[in-house]
Amino acid sequence: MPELPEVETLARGLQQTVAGRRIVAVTLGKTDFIDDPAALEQFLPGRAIERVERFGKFMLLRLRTGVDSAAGDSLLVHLGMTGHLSPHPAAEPSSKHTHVRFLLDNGRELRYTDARRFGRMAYFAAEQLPAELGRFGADPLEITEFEFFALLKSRKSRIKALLLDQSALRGVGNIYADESLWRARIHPKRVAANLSSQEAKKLHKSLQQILREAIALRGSSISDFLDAEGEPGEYQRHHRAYGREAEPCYRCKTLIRRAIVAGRSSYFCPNCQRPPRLPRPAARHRRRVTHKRRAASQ
DNA sequence: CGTTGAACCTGTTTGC
DNA sequence: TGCAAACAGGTTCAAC
Repeated sequence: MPELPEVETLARGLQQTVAGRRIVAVTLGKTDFIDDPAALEQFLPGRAIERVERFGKFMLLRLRTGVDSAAGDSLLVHLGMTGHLSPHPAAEPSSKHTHVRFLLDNGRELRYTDARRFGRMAYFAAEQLPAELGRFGADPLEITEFEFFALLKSRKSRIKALLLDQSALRGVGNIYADESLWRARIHPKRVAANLSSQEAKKLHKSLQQILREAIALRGSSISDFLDAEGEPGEYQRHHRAYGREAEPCYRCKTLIRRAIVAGRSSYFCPNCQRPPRLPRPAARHRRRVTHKRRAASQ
């Protein structure tokens, strides 16, 4: 569910609804996705949520200090594939897979729900936070064209793998990687370092445009993403590649194809997005029968 | 360095 | 209808 636009949408919503509220009590269910469950119970009650930010695909709940305790302690929340975080009336029955409940001082409860528990929750003291955040790459909305080109040049991985690599760029996931590549007309299997400066420039622009457009429409709701008010996003209506296997390309009518790239389903137009010349080094055991090179087929 | 596949866990959709 | 397989917005790790 959650990539940069969805997390941004949720962070903005929570900033409006829970920022300034004090956490009265913490109730935990299953905790295998929490770094240190006891720390939540120990340090959160009594603290107020100063503000809610997005960092890559993480939500960062900045905690206000009590009296003289260190400022800047934070709760890091990653939604994984199926995570949800939203306020509910405290009296409302919890839905299935609700694993964390933060009772607030206004009669509401901020609840974390996650069927698959691929998400992550962790309390970080201010001193430890920079090291944790430092593991991630540039924010795709802030990276400059020049930095982006340099990043591509430094990697010999496929462009799709690079876009998904959170240590290179933080926040891009499967949907927006495919949408950006489609808009920039770049095949997901292209080697990043082989993109021309013009292609890199186009991809940089496409990526930022798409993320901004998606944020403006409050993200993509494929099956279940809901913002802090329980509303679905609208950007799924604008998808041009993701999830459109066998449907006509919006530019050229060629049928969109699906292939596994970087271990993920990847959707692209085989006509608009030309494959790399030598898709893969030929397998060693294959007979070298290619006196004439055949056109790459994918 | 990079890639692939499996694992983590549950739910939903698809195919026979 | 029933059951199994495939698939899902993510991340991590072993093996190659």
